[in-house]
Amino acid sequence: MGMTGITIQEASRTSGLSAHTLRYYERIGLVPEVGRDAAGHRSYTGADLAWLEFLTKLRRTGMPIADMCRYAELLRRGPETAAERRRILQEHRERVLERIAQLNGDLAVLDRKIDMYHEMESS
Amino acid sequence: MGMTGITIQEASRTSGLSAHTLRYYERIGLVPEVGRDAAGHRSYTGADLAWLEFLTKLRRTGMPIADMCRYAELLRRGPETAAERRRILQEHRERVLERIAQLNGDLAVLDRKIDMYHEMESS
DNA sequence: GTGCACCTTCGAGCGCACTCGAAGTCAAGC
DNA sequence: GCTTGACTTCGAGTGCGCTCGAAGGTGCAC
Repeated sequence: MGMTGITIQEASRTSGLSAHTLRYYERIGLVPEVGRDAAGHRSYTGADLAWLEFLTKLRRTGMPIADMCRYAELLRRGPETAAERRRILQEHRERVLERIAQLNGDLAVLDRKIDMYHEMESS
Repeated sequence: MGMTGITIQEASRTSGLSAHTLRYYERIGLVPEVGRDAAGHRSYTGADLAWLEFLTKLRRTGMPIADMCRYAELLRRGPETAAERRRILQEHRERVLERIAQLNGDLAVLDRKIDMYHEMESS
């Protein structure tokens, strides 16, 4: 089983994060130390990529880096932190729901404003 | 008709923006020059507050300050800029829709992850 | 008339999340 | 054996959107 892994450039393309950002995430402890090849270059595994994908979803939904670091650290500490990890995700979920509701509300205002412009133009 | 207006502190409470932010918005041209009372203090009218409310909706939906400034400037230029203003809002609307769709997608992943934790805990 | 609260301008500072660049290492190709 | 190019570490720089603080003015209460 050659778990060879891919280079940082390929991981960048796959994850949508820049190579700079991938190294940054690693040094702040957001991503566990990535394996290295013979030359000392980073070698990203499928598990690394899956974790990065999950992280980008958390980021996109507005979770601060600090909170993601906390989650990552709990994960490293092992299964006894599962309950707290779940709590973090649930609280975040609530914030995302609120965010979506707010966006829908603001979207409605935007739509009304746009309609107003259409009426103005047709009169 | 006493269009007396309210102080910056009251406008801050009403709009949810800090007094510092209100002055900042004014100096970058996001808010047209607010009227002054006898003492030279800002006096916010209903129109000012309505504009601030609209601005906060644009901000909350992720419109960059620079774009809002552009919109504000078009508004100052008069009715012949209405079509372009509508275009700006429509393009923004599209981005908001995408954003909502993405959030819903990410929320689904979050939900699955949370379910996973529940299953872990109940086994 | 003096304390006080609240306002004013102005420019500097901050927090977040990257983003970049310098300087060096290493392996492959010619 | 030398160039090329992608990688490495490290610390400093950037952009955005505020946020703050210093220094001073104004008007009212006592």
